[in-house]
Amino acid sequence: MHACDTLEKILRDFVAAKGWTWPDKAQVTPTKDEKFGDVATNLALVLAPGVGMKPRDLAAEVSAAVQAANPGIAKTEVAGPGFVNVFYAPAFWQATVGEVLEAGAGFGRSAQGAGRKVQVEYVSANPTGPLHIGHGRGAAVGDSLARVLRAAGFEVSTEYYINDAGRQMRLLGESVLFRARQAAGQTPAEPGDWYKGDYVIDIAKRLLAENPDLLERPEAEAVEFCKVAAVDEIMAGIKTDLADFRVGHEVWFSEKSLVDNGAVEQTFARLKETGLGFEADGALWMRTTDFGDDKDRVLRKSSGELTYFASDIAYHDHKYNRGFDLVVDIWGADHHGYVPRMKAAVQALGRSADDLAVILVQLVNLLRDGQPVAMSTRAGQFETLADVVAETGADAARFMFLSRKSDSHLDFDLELVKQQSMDNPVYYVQYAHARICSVMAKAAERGVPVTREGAADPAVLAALSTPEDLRLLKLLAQFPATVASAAKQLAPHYVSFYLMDLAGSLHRYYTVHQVLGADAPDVVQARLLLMQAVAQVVKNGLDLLGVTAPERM
RNA sequence: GGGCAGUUAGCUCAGUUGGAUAGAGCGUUGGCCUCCGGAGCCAAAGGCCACAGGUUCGAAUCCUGUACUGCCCA
Repeated sequence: MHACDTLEKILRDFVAAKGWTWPDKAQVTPTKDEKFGDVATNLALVLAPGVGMKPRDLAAEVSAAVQAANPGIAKTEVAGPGFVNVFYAPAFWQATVGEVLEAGAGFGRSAQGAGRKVQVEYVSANPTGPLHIGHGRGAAVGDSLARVLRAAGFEVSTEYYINDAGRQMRLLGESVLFRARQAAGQTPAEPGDWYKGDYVIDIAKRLLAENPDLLERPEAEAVEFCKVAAVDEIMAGIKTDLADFRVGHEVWFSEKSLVDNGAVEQTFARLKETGLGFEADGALWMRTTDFGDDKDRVLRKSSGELTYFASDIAYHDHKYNRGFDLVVDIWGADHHGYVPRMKAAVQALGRSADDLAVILVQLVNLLRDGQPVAMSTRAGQFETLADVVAETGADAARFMFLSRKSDSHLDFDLELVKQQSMDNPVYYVQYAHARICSVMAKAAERGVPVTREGAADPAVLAALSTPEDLRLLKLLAQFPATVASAAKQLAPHYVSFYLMDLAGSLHRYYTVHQVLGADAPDVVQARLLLMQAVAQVVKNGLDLLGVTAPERM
């Protein structure tokens, strides 16, 4: 938060003036408890041993220096083993209102990313069937993370990798052809391993109707035709479903294009040059063990078939060649075993392992009234993302997905997500926004002007002095730091928790204080400014989650 | 059999990379509508942070074991 930055600068100046170096373990953090002030630092605790002083003595010196350095600081104290607690004066917090209203939709943005180029790849579901609820979670996390990273000053590109080459695609083609034959009244043998969902029947029937000669074509040609047509249709459906879920991708990248244009072979050649690719047992391998993987991996089988890993390496090579400083992949947690070898591959490509961040999204446990709903694409029994969004609404579903750390299991109970209660916090947050809008509307009705006049005037804002005022002001001031740490930790759920907190403080404020009914006109004016600032930050936060901020509910 | 994640209040989950007395919501119990939207607010009860050691000024957090749970790999 602003308050932390302010204090840290003072402390760094102090340390530098003493000719000491700033300890890595030194922290400047918001306090958990108000009685410890607004911001606290452990500087004296971690610095004392190095400079030969007792922690509390050093803390006293730090405390005095801080007090002297900034007039916005009301009080400092030494506490516990050597913490320094800092209390800011109300005017420091009140100024936040002006900052929020000045920045508007830009409040919360920072330059933390310094324009580093980041790619976020998410969903990337095989085009073998409609998206299910688990894909929805990855979609929400990826889309929101991209928004958060942009707000934190990264240059972000979003991408969907279409696995349109390989065995799964052939199976899809065979599945469609099988259904087409059934539809024509034949009794074909079931393919060994195939897609049984009803959507395959729909595609098959349509193809058959449009291409009456389909079943007379040679097997291989018919399968290929079915495959291509099915992929096109399924991808179109996936795009529609994502759009309805307010999830966007800037780039749709085809695996097949990598194979077709020789990129995979080029990457193989590079690996052979560096000695990391080698032939053995008629197959092409990569020595991933050089980078900590537990065994070497096959790129091309002796049959000539490429492994998933092969095209994934070429794909990541391609990503880095496009100039990304950081690549973020969002995967289902069932692919976690893939992380070490992908990290190894990235290093083999000459990059640091840290240039790839993999976010594992745990699978979603879909429930209805506490009862599990089975999900399996192959078995054809599952709840699609489209069905879930249609039932719960995109706002509620997104917020639910973003209210959990991505790598923890998530129970998604359709009845709870539909329900408008505290089990479903999205309404609680949205209601805070709607409530403020309602007050604004009421003000207009009563002829009270709602303006931003005085937002930068300390004398006007001085009326915001109750504990509830300060609570809201401090939370508003904390928003930019929340966004920044969400970006740093690649954890959009920080924003959700922040919003719950902010909404709670607003509701409490609303219950305790009257805005329009305040005693004096200057208090009304100050509170209207505060309310506008809160509404702005709620909206900014919801935008980062891809959730709407309604004016009426 | 190896590997990865997880284990925090009755339930669902946070805990900002080691900080002070471990936090929310739901549920339970008891309160608050002459008032800008009660889809709200307040209060209470509820904990051996799975277990046992270790590291240090200080551990839910780090290290080592153990026990369950889920997933991946042979």
